[in-house]
This record gives sequence, structure tokens and C-alpha cells, in this order.
Amino acid sequence: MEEEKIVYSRPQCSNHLAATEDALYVLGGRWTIRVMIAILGGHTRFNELQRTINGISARVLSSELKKLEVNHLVERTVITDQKPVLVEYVPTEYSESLKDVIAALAEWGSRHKKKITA
Amino acid sequence: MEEEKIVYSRPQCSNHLAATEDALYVLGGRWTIRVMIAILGGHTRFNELQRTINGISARVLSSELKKLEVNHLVERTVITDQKPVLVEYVPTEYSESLKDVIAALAEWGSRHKKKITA
DNA sequence: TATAGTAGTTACTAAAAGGTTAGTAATAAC
DNA sequence: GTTATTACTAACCTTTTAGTAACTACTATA
Repeated sequence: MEEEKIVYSRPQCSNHLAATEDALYVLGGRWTIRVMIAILGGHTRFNELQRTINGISARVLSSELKKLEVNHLVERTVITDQKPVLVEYVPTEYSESLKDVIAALAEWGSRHKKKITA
Repeated sequence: MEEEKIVYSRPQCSNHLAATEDALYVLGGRWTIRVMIAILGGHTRFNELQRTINGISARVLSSELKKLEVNHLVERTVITDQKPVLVEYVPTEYSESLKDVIAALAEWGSRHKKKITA
């Protein structure tokens, strides 16, 4: 007799497969989560974000920000009374729902790094 | 005066950026998390996994399983006393550390779907 | 003998993602 | 006048990722 390691029941498994698909449709990709972390960290301006997120290009940052705006995770505001015209990217209230996802991912990443370097 | 929405302090932001980078190096990509959900759901065989994970090709599944094996998240076992020879992919103990990541992602995905369909 | 299921691999192709370079327009500083 | 900064965008090219189809090799079933 063998001990089976079943962590998810069949319906749980299907549910999780479907739900993570929905999540990854928005959050998947190399940069999306990182852009959100930077924005939640109070970095509001385009060039500031590019400097914060190591290695991202302007083209990719621009398209990520548009995607996040469409998904109601960031709000773009143009400040016209300033010269030169400034643009601010601020997190929406909804974006705070990402805190758990980011926390879980960051903790796993940190633990995994410790494991592989040990 | 404006209310600033700063969810992460500067050091927290940098930490999270670095840690999620480490996590996504392993877990990033379209299929990795989904393969792990299927394996944690007790699906052990190659063709069974391919049938469970909607849309994955044999080529991609094969390379995902190799990557997961290298990262100690699944264990591959060949059962030679059966004919035809069977191969089993089972989750390692370490792979259970992914439960929090998967739970957070699945819950966010499920909520997000409700939000956008409403 | 033919078909189907086991677990993949190989070669080729298509699509998606991302990087590089250059350029815009406005303004301010030197 | 030249350079720098702000916030991008367009064109182009490369890299990465993924899909398709065919094929291996063994066994079981009809």
C-alpha cells in the first residue's frame, strides 16, 4: 500500500486551475507584479518606475501601465498645472487586493532562495 | 494636501521586488503553477496531467516537469515491474510550501472574475 | 493485423514578448 | 544655443515561448 499525497480534492483542483488561469491572465507575465509592487511602494512617475524596476524598458513599462489601467489596478492622472506636464500613476483601492498575492509570492521567493543557496 | 497611498515602505518595496523576482524565476510562465496544482491534486501520470491541464502540449508538459524536478517540486518515479512501464510524478514535501501562493492566486483570480463579470 | 494506450522526443513553425534605437514636444537650466 | 528632463511612441529586430505533427518503443485488445 502506498501513501497518496493528495493536497487538493478533484473539485478543488479544477477550481484552482480555473481561478489561477483568471488571475494569471491579468497578473501573468514577467513584469506585471513588479510594476504593481513599485506602484504600491509609492513610486508614481514614469521614469521613477523605470528606475525602480530593474531592467524594464520604456516600451514594456508603457504597455504594462496601460494594461493595469484597463484592469482598474492603477489610475493615471495628468497634472496640467505643472510645467512640464506631469503624469502620476497611483494604486487604486482595488489594487490593495493584491497584497496577499504579493506577500505569498515574495515569501516563497525569499525562502526558495535561502533553500537553493544553502 | 494630498493623501499618499503608500502600501510598502522603500525597503519593503525593494525586498518584495527582489523576492518576487526569485519566485517568478521558478514559478513564472504560463504553465508552471497549473502543472503544480494538477500534481498536488493527485494527478500522477503524464497523459493524465495532459488531460487535466487544459490546452497544454506534450512538449511543454515534458519540459515543465523537468524544470519542476530540478527545482525539487516534483519527484519522477519509474515503475518497472508494471507492463507497460509506468511513470509517476508525485509532489515533494517541499512543494507543499506552494500552497499559500496557489491559494492567494486562486482567491484573487476568483474575486477578480466576479468583479469583471458584475 | 490494426488500433489504442503507455510516455515521451524531435523537428519545424508560429506567435508572443521583449529589447534597442531613435524621435517627439514642451520646458527649464546652464 | 546646447543639454537635460518629462513622458512617452514607432519601427525594427531578436529572443523566448509555445503549438503541431510525426515518430519511437513497448504492450494490450479486438
